[in-house]
Amino acid sequence: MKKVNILLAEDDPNLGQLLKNYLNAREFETTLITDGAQAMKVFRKEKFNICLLDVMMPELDGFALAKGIREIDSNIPIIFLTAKNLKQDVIEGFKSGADDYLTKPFSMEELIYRIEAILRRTSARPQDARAEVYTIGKFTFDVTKQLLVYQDQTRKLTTKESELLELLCRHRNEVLERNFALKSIWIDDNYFNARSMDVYITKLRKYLSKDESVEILNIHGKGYKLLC
Amino acid sequence: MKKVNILLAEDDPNLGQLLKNYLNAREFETTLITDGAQAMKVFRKEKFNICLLDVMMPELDGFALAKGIREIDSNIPIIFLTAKNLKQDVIEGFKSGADDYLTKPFSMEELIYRIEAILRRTSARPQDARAEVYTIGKFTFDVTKQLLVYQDQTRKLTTKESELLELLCRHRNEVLERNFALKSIWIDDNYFNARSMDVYITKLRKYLSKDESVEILNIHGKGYKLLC
DNA sequence: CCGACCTGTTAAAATACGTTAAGTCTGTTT
DNA sequence: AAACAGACTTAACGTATTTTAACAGGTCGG
Repeated sequence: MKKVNILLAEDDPNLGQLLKNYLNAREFETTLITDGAQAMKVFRKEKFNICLLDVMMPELDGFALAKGIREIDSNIPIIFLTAKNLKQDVIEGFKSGADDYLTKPFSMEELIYRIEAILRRTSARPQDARAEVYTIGKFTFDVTKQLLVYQDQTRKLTTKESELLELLCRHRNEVLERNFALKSIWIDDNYFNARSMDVYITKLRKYLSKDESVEILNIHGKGYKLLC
Repeated sequence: MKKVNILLAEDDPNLGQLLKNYLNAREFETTLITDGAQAMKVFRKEKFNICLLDVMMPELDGFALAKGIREIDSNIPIIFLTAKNLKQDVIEGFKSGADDYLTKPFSMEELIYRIEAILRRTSARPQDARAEVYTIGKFTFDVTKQLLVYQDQTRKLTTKESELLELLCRHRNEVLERNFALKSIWIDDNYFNARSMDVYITKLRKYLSKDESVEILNIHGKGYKLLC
C-alpha cells in the first residue's frame, strides 16, 4: 500500500526531527523542511498528500506559505502547528485557513488522530476503517471499542488504559520508552505524569495477570516491554 | 447541479481569500467583497442564497449592511463573523439580526456545518439537495427530515438532537471533540452548554439503545465516538 | 552496602461525565 | 390574555476517570 506523503515545515530542529521520526514510524513518509521559503520550493517539485506547517518560521511564515501552497493545489489539506501565546487575531487567520489546527504542546497521538481524520474526510485514502484488534496471549484487545476480552469476560477499559495498552501492543516484545509514551499520551513528560503512568501500568498488570504468559516488564531507566 | 451562491463580506484580504478558496473547493460559489458599501452594491445586482458578513468593516459595518440587505430581501440567511472580544451588548445586537453568528477563531468545518444547517432549516438551498441519510446499525437517520427510523418505529428528533447526531455520524468511529461540537452547534463552548450537551448525549444514547451494536463512547477529556 | 534515584501499590482528592427532574423560554391555542 | 405544549437549559446529585499524595520496595553506581 502506498504511503501518505507529508510535508512537514517546522523550524525547531528538535521538534521537527521528533515529529518526523514519529510519523515515519507509523504509516507515513515525511519530508522535513526547516524554513518556509525552502518548503515552498520543495512543494513545487514533489507531490504531497498533506501539509503540517509551523506558524512561526524564518523567511516565510506559515500563513504566507499556506497561501502559496493553496495557489498550486487549492484542495490539499493543511494543518497548522501554533504556539499557545499567539494573539487571538493572528490565530483567527490561521484557524480559518486550515483544515485543522493544533496548539502546542500537543500529543503525538492527537496529531496522528487528526491527520487520519482529515485523510478519511477528504478520502485521499482508502476507506477501510480497519478494526484495530490485538491478540495478547489469551486476551483480545479491541482498540476502537476499548475492550479487553479474556475467554467470556469482557472488561471495558478507560481511555488512558486503552491508549497505554495500545502503545505497548504496538511495541510488543520491544522497549516502549517512558518519555515516548508520556509524550504520546500525556503530552508532557513531567514528574506527575510519570507517576500517573506508573499507576496505569499497575492497573494493566492487574488486568493482564490472568494469563501467566503475558507480562509487562520494566526496563530500568528506559521504559516497559510487553512480553507475549 | 446548481451551486449555492454566497456573498462574503470580509475586509481582511488574507482571511477573505482563504475563506473564499475553501468554500469554492466545496459545493459553494463565493463572491468576496472587502468593504460594506461595495457589498451593498453587489447585493443589489446579483442573486445570493446566503450572506457571511464580518462585523468590523470600513465604510459600512456588518450590522448596517445587514439592515440594508434585509430591506431588499427580508428572508435571506445571514451569518455574522465576530471577534471574540466584542462587548456582550454588541454581540446581542448581532445575534438578534442574524440567523446565526460565528465567533472568531472558527475552523472551516464549523463554518461549513453552520452554513449547511441554515440552508437545511430555511431550505434556501437550490432544490436538488441530496438526501442526507445515514445508516447507524439497524437505524436510519434522515438528517434533513430529522427522523430516526428503527424497523417500523419512527421518532421525530428535535433540532439539537438531530444536529448532534449528524456531527456524530460525520465523525463516526473517530473522536468528535467536545469543543468542536459545542462551537458548531451551541456556538459558545462554555460550562452550561457543555452540561446541556451531556443531556443530549444521554437522550441519543437512550434512542439508540435498541440496537446493541451501536454505542456512543466517551473519550475522557476529549469527546465522543459513535461506534457502529 | 549506602544513598540517590527509579518504580510499585494503594488510597484520597480533583475533575469529568451521566442522569433525572425542575425551570425557562417561545410560540400556539382557546 | 391565560393556559398549554414543545424544546432547550439549569440544577442537583450520582458515578467514573484521572491525578496527586504517601509510603514501600528495588536498582545501581560509587
